[in-house]
Amino acid sequence: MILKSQVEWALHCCAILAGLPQGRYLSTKALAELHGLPKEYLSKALQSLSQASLVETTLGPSGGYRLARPTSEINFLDIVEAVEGKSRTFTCSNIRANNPCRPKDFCDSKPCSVARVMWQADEAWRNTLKSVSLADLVETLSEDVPADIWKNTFEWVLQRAG
Amino acid sequence: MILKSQVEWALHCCAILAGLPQGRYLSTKALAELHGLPKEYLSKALQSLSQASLVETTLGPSGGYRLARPTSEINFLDIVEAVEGKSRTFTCSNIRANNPCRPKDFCDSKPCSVARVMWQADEAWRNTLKSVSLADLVETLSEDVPADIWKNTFEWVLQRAG
DNA sequence: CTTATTAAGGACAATATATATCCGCAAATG
DNA sequence: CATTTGCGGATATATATTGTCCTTAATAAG
Ligand code: FES
Ligand code: FES
Repeated sequence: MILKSQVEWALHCCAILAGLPQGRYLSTKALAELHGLPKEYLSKALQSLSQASLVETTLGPSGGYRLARPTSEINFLDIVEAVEGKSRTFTCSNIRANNPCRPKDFCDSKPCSVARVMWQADEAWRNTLKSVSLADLVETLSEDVPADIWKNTFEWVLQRAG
Repeated sequence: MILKSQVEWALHCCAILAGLPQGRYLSTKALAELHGLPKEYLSKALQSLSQASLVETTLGPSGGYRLARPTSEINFLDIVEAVEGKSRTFTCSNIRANNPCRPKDFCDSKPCSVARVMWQADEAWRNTLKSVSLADLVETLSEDVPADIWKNTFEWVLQRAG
């Protein structure tokens, strides 16, 4: 089990969009070039963000993407779920029902104990992701990334932002 | 991203092995029949458990598997990792290094902030799985599964246990 | 108005992973 | 010896991921 590489892409793109001045857009082309990613395929990830209403788009030259909400109101889980889907990482195929000792018409009242534990772990994962907002990420990044690289990057971005 | 179905299989098989009397073995054939699973493929999952030293095996007629440790000393994470591997669910391909504004010889001192959050969530998932032992599972199961089915199942199992 | 640029999305191909089967080997049992 | 078992390798199939290509409609700039 492994998350799609698009998750890393989407999170980094959102981090860049989070640093964009109010009202400006950034295109797939710029985001792909900045991160060294295949433009067409990155586009699919951005479309997922769009469908999840995390970003807004506009067409034409100087078009592209911007965040649809303040950075404090978008969290990691929003982005991960937009790309990975919202289904749980553990799926129970109800193999307990194959037990030959069970009456054939027996109907379980609860989900299986095994599945409940797995889903509890899934919830812990989700809760952690939910607890970190894009605003938190930008703050951490601006501490971690050397000031000159950070500055140069956003100059580079602003030159290309519509 | 989705866990292999073998995870569900392995957990249920361990739950059965946990109910086995001291020193008895149960074969792949019996475990496959009990859960309605393809014997050959289930065998791969059990081999994973064996390689992780969670179970002991013996060959020949009346051979099969038994737990290698007391049920209180085997947890969900042990079993899940045996089947899924121990690598993290999020892999960072270091796309930040592709930023054209970075000096080419620049070397990051820390893992990326994005990855750190994802790994933190991964840890939360693992910690939850680690906190539930096979002993806990058996206790919950024996409460959830109707007493007669539970009893019949272990009669069925004991008839086949070597 | 015309042209260039953009997001959106459908079709498709390549690759990787998960699922499944089959076979031969060596150990254990009786 | 004959049978049963776990183990590992080889292989096949199905599904998911990754990636490309193309068309369409909207938008901005000249
Ligand atoms: S039957 Fe699916 S987890 Fe128990
Ligand atoms: S570079 Fe991999 S998560 Fe940031």
